[in-house]
Amino acid sequence: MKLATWNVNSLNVRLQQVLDWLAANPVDVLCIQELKLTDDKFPEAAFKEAGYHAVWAGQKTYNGVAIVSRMPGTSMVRNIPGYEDPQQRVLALTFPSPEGDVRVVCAYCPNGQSLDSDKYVYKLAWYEAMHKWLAEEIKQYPRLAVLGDYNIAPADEDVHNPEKWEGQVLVSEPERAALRALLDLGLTDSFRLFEQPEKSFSWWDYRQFAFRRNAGLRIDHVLLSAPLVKRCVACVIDKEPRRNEQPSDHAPVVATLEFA
DNA sequence: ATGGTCGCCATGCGA
Repeated sequence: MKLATWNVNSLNVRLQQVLDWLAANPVDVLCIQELKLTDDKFPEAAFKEAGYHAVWAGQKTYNGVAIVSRMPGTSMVRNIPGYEDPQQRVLALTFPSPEGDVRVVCAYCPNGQSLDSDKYVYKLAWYEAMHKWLAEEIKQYPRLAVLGDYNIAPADEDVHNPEKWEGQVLVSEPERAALRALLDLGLTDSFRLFEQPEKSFSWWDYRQFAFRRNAGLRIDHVLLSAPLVKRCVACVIDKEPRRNEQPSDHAPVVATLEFA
């Protein structure tokens, strides 16, 4: 079972790239962030034609998430239950596996903008709500996978230039603590289960030839609960789509699970 | 020190 996450930065612009990527990388589940389109504009037919089911939570201009999958999922949840938020950032679905249900959460975590911004306050409050909800989810679903754009680089090794970035948004200690709190629920950053190339990143700014210089951050993650960690045999960042014409600023991250 | 690129949509704003 292959699970992937990709912030596409507008599905309108990136639809063909997503379809091409799925054709070359036939994953079972793809979590998409930053649709930047309303529900009525979601290209369901294109995914259906490619052999994928889809659920989505869209919004005008900003945010928006979708889960695209080979098999239809069940028990869909849209938004963090009990957390009032007009911003569409969360979708959850359950998929069958040989060992029982796998719960997949697709998350587009807030960016935060800067440490002195209201959006930073919102980011930390959002993470707290996420923490509270995931504490319940993992109880209900022992096989839990939380994929998405976390907008947090967990450690300095996930930052191309830690000295320059120190204390900035996306790497600040309160943000890292918020991410660690999710891990403390019993989730693992699957990327670090395996030996990885040095300077592995999942996002590169569009400016200043950041991708060419590999001036990036690793902010897109696949978190797995313990029963799924046992079945995880790989987690890779696919930099290939970042080389496309008109690329997303993020690369997909793919985790491979092998059930007994 | 400042702004640099995208995508939204038509202007600045968010990332």
